[in-house]
Amino acid sequence: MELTARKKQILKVVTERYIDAAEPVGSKFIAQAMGGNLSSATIRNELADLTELGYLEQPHTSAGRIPSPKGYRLYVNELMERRSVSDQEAAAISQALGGRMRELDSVIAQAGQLVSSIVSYPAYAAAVGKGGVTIRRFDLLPVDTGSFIAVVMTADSRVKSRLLRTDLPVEAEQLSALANLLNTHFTETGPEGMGEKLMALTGQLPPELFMPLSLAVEYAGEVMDRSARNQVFTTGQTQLLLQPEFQDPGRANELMRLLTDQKAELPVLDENTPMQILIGPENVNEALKDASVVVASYDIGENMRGLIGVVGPTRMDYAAVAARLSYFAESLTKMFGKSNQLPPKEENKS
Amino acid sequence: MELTARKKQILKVVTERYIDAAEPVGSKFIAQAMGGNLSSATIRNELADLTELGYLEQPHTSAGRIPSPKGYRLYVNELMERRSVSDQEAAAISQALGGRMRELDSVIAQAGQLVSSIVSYPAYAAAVGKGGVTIRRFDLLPVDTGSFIAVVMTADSRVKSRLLRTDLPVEAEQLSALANLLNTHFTETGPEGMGEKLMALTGQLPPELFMPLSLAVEYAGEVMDRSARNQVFTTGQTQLLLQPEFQDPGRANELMRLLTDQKAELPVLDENTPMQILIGPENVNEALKDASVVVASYDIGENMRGLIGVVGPTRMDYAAVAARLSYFAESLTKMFGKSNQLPPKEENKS
DNA sequence: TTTAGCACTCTGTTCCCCCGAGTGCTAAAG
DNA sequence: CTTTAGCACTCGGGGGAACAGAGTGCTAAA
Repeated sequence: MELTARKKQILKVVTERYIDAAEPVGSKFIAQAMGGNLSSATIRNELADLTELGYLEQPHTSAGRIPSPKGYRLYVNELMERRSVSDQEAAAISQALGGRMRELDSVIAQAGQLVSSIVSYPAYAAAVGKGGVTIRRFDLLPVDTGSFIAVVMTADSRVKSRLLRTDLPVEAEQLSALANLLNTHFTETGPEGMGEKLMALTGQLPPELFMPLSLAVEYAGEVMDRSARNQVFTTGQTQLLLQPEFQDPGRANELMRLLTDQKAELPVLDENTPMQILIGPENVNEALKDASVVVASYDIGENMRGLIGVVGPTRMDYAAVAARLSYFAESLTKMFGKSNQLPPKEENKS
Repeated sequence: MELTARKKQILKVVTERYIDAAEPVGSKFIAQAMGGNLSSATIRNELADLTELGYLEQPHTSAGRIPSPKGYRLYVNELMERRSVSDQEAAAISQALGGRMRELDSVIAQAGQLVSSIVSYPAYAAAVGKGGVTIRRFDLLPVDTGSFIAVVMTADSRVKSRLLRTDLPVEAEQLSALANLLNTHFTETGPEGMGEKLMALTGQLPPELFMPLSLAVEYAGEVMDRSARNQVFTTGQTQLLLQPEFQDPGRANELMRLLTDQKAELPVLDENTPMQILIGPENVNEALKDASVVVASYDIGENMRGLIGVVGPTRMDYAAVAARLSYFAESLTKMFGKSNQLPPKEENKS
């Protein structure tokens, strides 16, 4: 059986109507929507074919049709009109991005919030490094005799710091010596390398120096670890509860759990793919089996990518979401490309 | 009409049974629970009185009784047996707190998570300063000619840092001079004071120094601002959806919104109150009018308090939650009291 | 003051019926 | 071969009616 142009046209009507009204679509409506040149009986024949081909489903014998995941897939791949964002939307997005956003983590989190508010579905955002992160530079600042501040800068130019406490007093000069040591031996290497180096130094240093050193190294490890398993921010979870398909608390709960407790399980985009749409069972994660995800990526500097995704019912408005999301991702890429360019890698100065 | 001991006893039975079973309690059950010495008819008379007095409510004419907010209040104030945590629970809490928790913000967030998992309700956590926060110390670390790292330490010993970029190149010596300037003129003052100082310096400094200075000051202002309007962490929101009273998506949604988007609206504890229970309409916030909140505070160093609260249905198990929460708060106070003591205030060294 | 007895009220459930929407099929028309 | 009109059929949802069960309130007696 062939998938004629007319069948596709019908599939398109069904899908869009269903996205809009959230209830099964009948032959009569379709006939009308297609110009009234065909009778509903003809449509019914076509519908039967489309159902047999697996593009449509029937909730029960005598209801209208709704798209199956396969149907949505075809819709998304071929039928959907690639919409572009309206001028107002574009303006709104640009304006929102125009605000001062400096800190990388907060840029990411805010991007998620923005997207969620724009598309009215929950959104998630993360940054993924293209490789493991290393520390580019250490600084140790004396506070008082029992404590000092460790400042580490990662290869991707995030800066993190923490107040560390030692049992034994340490002099300011000793700290700067330690910082030197750290910068010469503990940069540009992963956590394992650091561990080895630290081992090698055990016993070679007096204990009042070894302790702050190991504290600093431990902290560095934590920082690397935290940015390696990419932190995911989610927002707008409540939007889900407003969707008719998630009125059933059981179903809603599962997804809510994913969005709050198991953020790390949310789908990540393959490298080099600008945007991906995952429909229902195409999702690996069990909780997403009857939801859909649209996820896009943007570039942050040279070797990092930002990830931004939207979670909604399979019935979500793919055209609108995809358009907004990709516009958004492009804007972010542009933004990182110029004004907020990350500084080039450079030699360490102690 | 008097509130006899027997009436109170009945109120207690009703409340506890309702907390447990989530359905109206009938006279027969009560008669039995009270030893079987009284007939259900007698109980019914008492119930009628209690209802008239406003301690009980009837969902409909021929259902059992449930406690009114007033009834809960009496229960909490007088009837509830102050439970203490079991040894296992105490051990579990201690163990969880024993883990490495260093960074103040993450201690707070983790405390929230822990409480939520212990009581099976959503929880929130925050730290409130007893006054405005000031900056205790600045450090400026050179990165390359176009950028430097600003590290600020607040009076309450939180350390924050950020990479800042300048248009004009700045030398390392200039940076340390600037740091000196900052440490002498911009510490121990609020954002307004800083603004004035900065104004006063406008024009007195060459532009290549003024820009980094104002960037650092701006950043400091941001840090102060962020810790002033106390950040609230919430966790366990999904637990709500499991409660029978929040099966109605409308009601659930309102609360979810509060817990995710309007965290700042969550009730704060009066100073010097160790713990407070807010029942239903006692809450100011509209969304909490038929929910209850138990909130406790603990000490963090000299002039900060931590806040930790639990949100649940009015039917929540006050005895259990209160016991665990207060044990938890005490443990935290102890923890901050000894091992993790904040360093004393001290002179700035540049 | 307590209790037994009883009529009453209200909810939730089940069953039934019917309506309407929509289908699938057949047979005729184009 | 395609389209269409016609028609019987299916199924879910809505609207009672009937009913069981839980629980009450009241009365009158112990």
